[in-house]
Amino acid sequence: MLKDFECREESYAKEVLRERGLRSTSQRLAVIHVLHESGRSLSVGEIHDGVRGILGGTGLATIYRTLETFESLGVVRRLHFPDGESGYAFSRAGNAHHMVCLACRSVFDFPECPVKNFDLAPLERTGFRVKDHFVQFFGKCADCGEVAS
Amino acid sequence: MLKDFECREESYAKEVLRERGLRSTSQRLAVIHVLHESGRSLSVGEIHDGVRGILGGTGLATIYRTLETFESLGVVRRLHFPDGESGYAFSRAGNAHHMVCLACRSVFDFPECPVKNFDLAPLERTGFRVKDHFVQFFGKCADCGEVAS
DNA sequence: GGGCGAATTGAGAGATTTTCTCATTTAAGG
DNA sequence: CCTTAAATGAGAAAATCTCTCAATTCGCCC
Repeated sequence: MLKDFECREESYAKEVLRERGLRSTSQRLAVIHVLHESGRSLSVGEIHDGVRGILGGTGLATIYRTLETFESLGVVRRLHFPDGESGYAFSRAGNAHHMVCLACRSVFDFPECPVKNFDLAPLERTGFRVKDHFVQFFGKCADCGEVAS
Repeated sequence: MLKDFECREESYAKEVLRERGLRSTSQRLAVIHVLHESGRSLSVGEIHDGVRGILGGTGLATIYRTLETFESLGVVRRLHFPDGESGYAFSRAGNAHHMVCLACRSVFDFPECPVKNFDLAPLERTGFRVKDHFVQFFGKCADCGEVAS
């Protein structure tokens, strides 16, 4: 059904789903397809529209459920913008952090982690135990940077 | 009206408001009071309840407007949790980053920035220009850490 | 390839969250 | 005080997210 669109990212998603005993439905693969193809951070509405463009009448609830599932699997990540909006982006395991263009919302992964070499000891002196962190860079991508400041 | 509650944080907020030509209303100061007093990240509803506890019938729209204003001033910061929830916390200028306890949502500021010494050059080789970043640590605070894992 | 059982979906109602409007109130400077 | 523009309150409206349950579909087994 979605064979024409099958790409590495979808295979990867399938793989992850299978490992967890979850089904590879056409809706789930379409979400991955839409996200990866855009290369951007997309809103729930944009993802819904994209999926409907491929499959026809897909329920909005399915989009929410799918994003939740994939986020818990680390295949999709939710990003937050300074203006309060949020969006979802495809994300390979290991690329936990992202740069997002404030103009076009393109997303670039990167494997290096700024926190890795950061000394947490002073922060933990209060008794706080750091278990996880969230890092996101904002800026302008090459295309958007040329146009205007 | 709010004189009994006046504290350093409210003076600071007043100061910032005055600098920008904005008014120090009792609602705005009450929001700061509630946020700072709790020491936690609070939802919009919690802030609304807290403010009404002090002032009486305060409109919800005012809470939203106030949070937006203060966030743009850097006095309040919006935090995002792994479960998709979000909340607002008081934040002095300069303390751009925060540790939040996943159990009680206490917030601890810290001035050191993990990104400061991070080499962005490899990331910018693509032409992307980093303009800002968002960093948030998750974990367990001293109190919550003792209770359970 | 067909059948079975459980996971997943669709549709729309319902709940929740956020925004908007405009008459009224209030802060702050003169 | 008085004036004036900024800010608020109330509630309607819009947007966003969740829920329910019958119908569908995937993955497995034969």
